[in-house]
Amino acid sequence: MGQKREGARRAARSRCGVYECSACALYRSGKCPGCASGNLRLSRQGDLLCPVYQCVRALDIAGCHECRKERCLLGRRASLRCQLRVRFGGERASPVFLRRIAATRGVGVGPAGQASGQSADRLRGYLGLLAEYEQRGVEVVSSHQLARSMGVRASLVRRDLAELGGLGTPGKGYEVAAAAAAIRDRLDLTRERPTVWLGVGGRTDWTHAMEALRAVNCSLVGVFDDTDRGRIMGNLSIQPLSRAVAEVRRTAATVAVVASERAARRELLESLVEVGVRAILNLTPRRLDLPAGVVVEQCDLRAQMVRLVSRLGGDGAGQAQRDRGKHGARSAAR
Amino acid sequence: MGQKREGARRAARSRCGVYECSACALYRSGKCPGCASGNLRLSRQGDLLCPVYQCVRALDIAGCHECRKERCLLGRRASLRCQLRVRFGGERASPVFLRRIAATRGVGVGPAGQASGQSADRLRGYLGLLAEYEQRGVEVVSSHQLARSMGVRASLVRRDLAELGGLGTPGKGYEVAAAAAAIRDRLDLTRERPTVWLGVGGRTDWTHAMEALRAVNCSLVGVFDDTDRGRIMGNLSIQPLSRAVAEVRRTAATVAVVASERAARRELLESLVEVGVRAILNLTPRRLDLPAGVVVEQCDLRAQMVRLVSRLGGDGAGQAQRDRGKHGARSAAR
DNA sequence: CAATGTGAAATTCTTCACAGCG
DNA sequence: CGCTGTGAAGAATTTCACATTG
Repeated sequence: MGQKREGARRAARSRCGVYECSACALYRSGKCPGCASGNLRLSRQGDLLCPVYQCVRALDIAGCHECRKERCLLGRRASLRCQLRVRFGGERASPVFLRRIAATRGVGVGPAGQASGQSADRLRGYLGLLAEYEQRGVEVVSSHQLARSMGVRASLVRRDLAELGGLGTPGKGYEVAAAAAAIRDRLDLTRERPTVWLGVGGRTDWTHAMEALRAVNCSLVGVFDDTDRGRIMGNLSIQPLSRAVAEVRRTAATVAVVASERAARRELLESLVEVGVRAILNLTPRRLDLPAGVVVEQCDLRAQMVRLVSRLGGDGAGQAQRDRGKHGARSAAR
Repeated sequence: MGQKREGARRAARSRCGVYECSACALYRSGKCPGCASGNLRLSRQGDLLCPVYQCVRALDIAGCHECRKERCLLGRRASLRCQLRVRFGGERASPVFLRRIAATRGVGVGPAGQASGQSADRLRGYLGLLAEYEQRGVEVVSSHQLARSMGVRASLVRRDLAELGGLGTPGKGYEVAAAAAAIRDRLDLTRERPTVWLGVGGRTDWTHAMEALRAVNCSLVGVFDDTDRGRIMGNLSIQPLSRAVAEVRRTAATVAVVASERAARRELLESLVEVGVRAILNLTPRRLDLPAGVVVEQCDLRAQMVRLVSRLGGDGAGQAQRDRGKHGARSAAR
C-alpha cells in the first residue's frame, strides 16, 4: 500500500464526484483509521470493503481523479457508502441501502423494489393464483378466494389490491385479467428486458425456458457456452462465453441467467455488470459475490430444499393439535 | 346427489371423530345450505370444497362411519374445517389453518413452521451466510457482519440469534459453526428424512442433487421414472412410477421431489400424500393442487424469473437517487 | 473496548368493522 | 345480498439505547 495509496486520502473531488474526505465526520474527528489499515481490518473480519478503495486498488491508481474509464460504475451504485464510516464511525446505513446490499447476496428477504416488503411477496402470490383462475376460465374472483389460497384474511387482500387502483366491483369482485395486468404493472413485469443465457449445460428443452422468460417480458438475445458452441438454439446460435460482454453491451441486456459453473466465474459476471446487467438468476449452487446494486436470485436445488424442509418445520402434528384444540374441527360434514 | 349424499347430513360421529352436525352453529341456525348445494355453490366460485364432502363423494359412501380405510387422512389434516361454515356462516379460520392451506399452494408467504414468519426467512439467510463464512475459514462473526449482508439492522440479528439460546460471546461475536448448528436445529433441518425422486428427465449429473439433499439430511431412498427405467443411479436402480406409492410406504418417505410432468399428475401425488409424503418440491411448471397439510415448494424457472424481475423492481436509478440525496455518498474514499 | 442481550419505544403490518355500491 | 374500500384499533415486528460481559 505504498505512498500512492495514501495519496488517495487527500484526493480532490473527481469527475465522478463521489468522495470528499473533508466532509467526513469520522475523518474530521481524527478517528478515521485511514483507507489502508481500515480496509485491512474490515477484510480480516470478512466484512465488505470500501468500494472506492477496492476500485482504486484494482486499477492501481491514486484515486478517482486518475481514473480514465468512460463511465464510473460507482456513481450509480447503491454501495457507494464509506464502509469505514459505517463500521468505525457509528454511522447508520439507510434502510434502502441495506436492502440493496442484501439483494446482491441473493439471501435477504423481500424485494428491493417499491411495493413495501411483505406486500410485494403477496402480489407475486396473487399473480400466480390469478394465472390459475385465468387458465380455468374464471373471470371474476373475490378477495375471499384469494385470501384463502394465500393464507391471509380477505381484508388484507382488499387492501393490497386497493393500492393498485380501483379494480374491484362491490358485490362482484375483481376481474381476473385486469387484476393480473395491474399486478404485473406494479411489479414492473411489463417492461421489455433483453436477457442473456450463460451456460447451456446439456439443456435440451428450451420451450419451458422461453415461455418462462416471455412470461416476464424478458426476450432472449444471446446464449453463450464454450462447449456447445455454434449449435443453433431457436433463432440464436450459441456463442462462446468470451463474446458475452460485447453482446450484452450491444443488445443492452439487463438480465442474465447463469446456468453453468463456468459461467458463474466472478470476473465474467463483474464485467457483465459493468456493461449493464442489473439482475442475475443463479441456477448454479455457487454463491455469487457481486457489487451492490445488482439483484441476485439464488435458485439451486440446495437452497430450495432448505426452504422446503424448513417450511415443513416442526412436527406439523403438534401444531395441528394446538389448532384443533383452540377452534374445534367437529362437524365438518352434514 | 341422491339420498345417499343427504344421508351424510345426519351422520353420527364416526371412527375418525371429526364431524358432528348438531354442534354446528350454522346448522342449528337453520342457515346451512347443506352439503350438496353448499358445495356446488363453492365449486362454482372456484372455492375449496369441504374435505369430508369430497372424500365421501370420492369413496361413494354416505359418511365417515361407512369408511373402512385403515387410517383417516382427514384426521390429521389441517384443512379439516367446514368450508360451508367458513363461507356462509361467517366463521373465521384460524391463522394457523390459513397458513397451512397457503403452504399447499406453494404460493403463500412465510413458513408453516414454528419460528414466526419473517424470522424463519431470515434464519435461512443467516444459514447461507454462515456456510459461506465457514467455507472461508472464518470462525467468528458479529451481528453487524450478518446484518450487513442480510439488509437488516444488527439488533435484529441479535434478537433472532438470541432466541436460539446463548450462542454469542459479548465482545467477540458468534461462533460460525455453533450458530449454523443451532439454526439448522431450529429450522428442523437435522431430522433424517427419507426422500423419493420422481422423474429423471434426462438429468445426468446427480452429484449436485445428492449434495443438496444431504445438506438438509434428506436421504434418497428411491428414484422413479418410466422412460429411464432400470438404469442404475448411484446405489439405486430407477423404478417405474407405478412402484412409487409402495416404495414410499415401505421406506416411510416424507419428502418427494417432482421433476417431470408425468410425475406431476394429481392422482399420483395424492396417493403419495395418502401414504405419508408431507413435503413436495415441484421442479415442474405445472401447478399442484393438493390436500392441505402438505408443504409444496414451487421452483420452476418462471416463478424464479418473476421473483427476480419483481425484485429488480421500479427503476433502481430513481430509488438510488433518493437514497443518495437523503444520506449523501460523498467522501467514500480518503 | 467491542461485542451481546434485552426492556421499552417506535414503526409497520394486519385485522376489524362498517359505510357504500352494484 | 354480497363484496369492495377504508378509518381506526390491534398485533407484530423492528429499532433504539443501554446495561452487561468477556
